[in-house]
Amino acid sequence: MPELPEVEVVRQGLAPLLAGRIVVGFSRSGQRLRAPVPVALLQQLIVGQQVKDVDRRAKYILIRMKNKASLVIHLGMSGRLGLFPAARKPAKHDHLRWRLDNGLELRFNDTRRFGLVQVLPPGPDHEKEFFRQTGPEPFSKDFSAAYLQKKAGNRQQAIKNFLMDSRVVAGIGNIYASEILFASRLAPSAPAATVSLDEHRRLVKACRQILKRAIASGGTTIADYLNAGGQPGCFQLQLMVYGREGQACRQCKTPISRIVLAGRSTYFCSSCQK
DNA sequence: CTAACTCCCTGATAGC
DNA sequence: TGCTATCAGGGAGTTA
Repeated sequence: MPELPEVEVVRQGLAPLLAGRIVVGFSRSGQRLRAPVPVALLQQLIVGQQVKDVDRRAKYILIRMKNKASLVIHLGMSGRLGLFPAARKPAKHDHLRWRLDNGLELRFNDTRRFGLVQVLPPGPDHEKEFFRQTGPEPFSKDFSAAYLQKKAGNRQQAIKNFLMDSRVVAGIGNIYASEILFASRLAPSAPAATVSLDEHRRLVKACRQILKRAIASGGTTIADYLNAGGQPGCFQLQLMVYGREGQACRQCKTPISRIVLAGRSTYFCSSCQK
């Protein structure tokens, strides 16, 4: 599923196509997503409004309208957003469709329905409240080695799960957590509290480097992910450990290990990562 | 409080 | 071929 890089690539694709457009109507499949679709708010605050710009926070896409309301979309595990001619027959699992003033339709397709669509009414407090628990963006100044070490405190949780905690830092999921730890030369199971300040420095640097490279490669496509134009990403070709159990480490040839941490597959090189 | 487990859902794949 | 079990990029709620 989409982690920060994939969501950012979708945002970059949608922004120029949506900015300035007016939403003239909306239809739905009737299926619920992670939460019920807020139909009344969509009708009241999104339909009839012009799109100002498209932003991203954590793994959420924010479509900001000129009336100061925002359409918030989370892609879950299998969500896709794309623009299609309104006359084209909807595909299977197209759950929401917003018709635009240029004959196109923004469509949200989500096989597994772990996605989320919410409307934030005008006013800064709603967005603030929505992201109250969300940690800093990896590219922000607030995300630093000192911050990480303070946040880790006495936590015995594995550093990999710590990195995937959206309250610690936004946007890192299961693929990039393994990749970031490989780039940081840190074992994924190390308790967060045992990570030194210098190792936190490596983590911050690796987070930014890996996420930046993944965005530049259009994201990682394992099974479902496609960008707003329906194209897959190609960062999967550069993965060092994720999904490579038993294959030779690209640095030292040691077979890549797979363990399960908090129910998630975790990949690492037992020789390069200590 | 912390951290792991369970569940939401569909579909691909492996094994029998 | 067809059945069943397992697994998948997220995250909220529950449990110990």
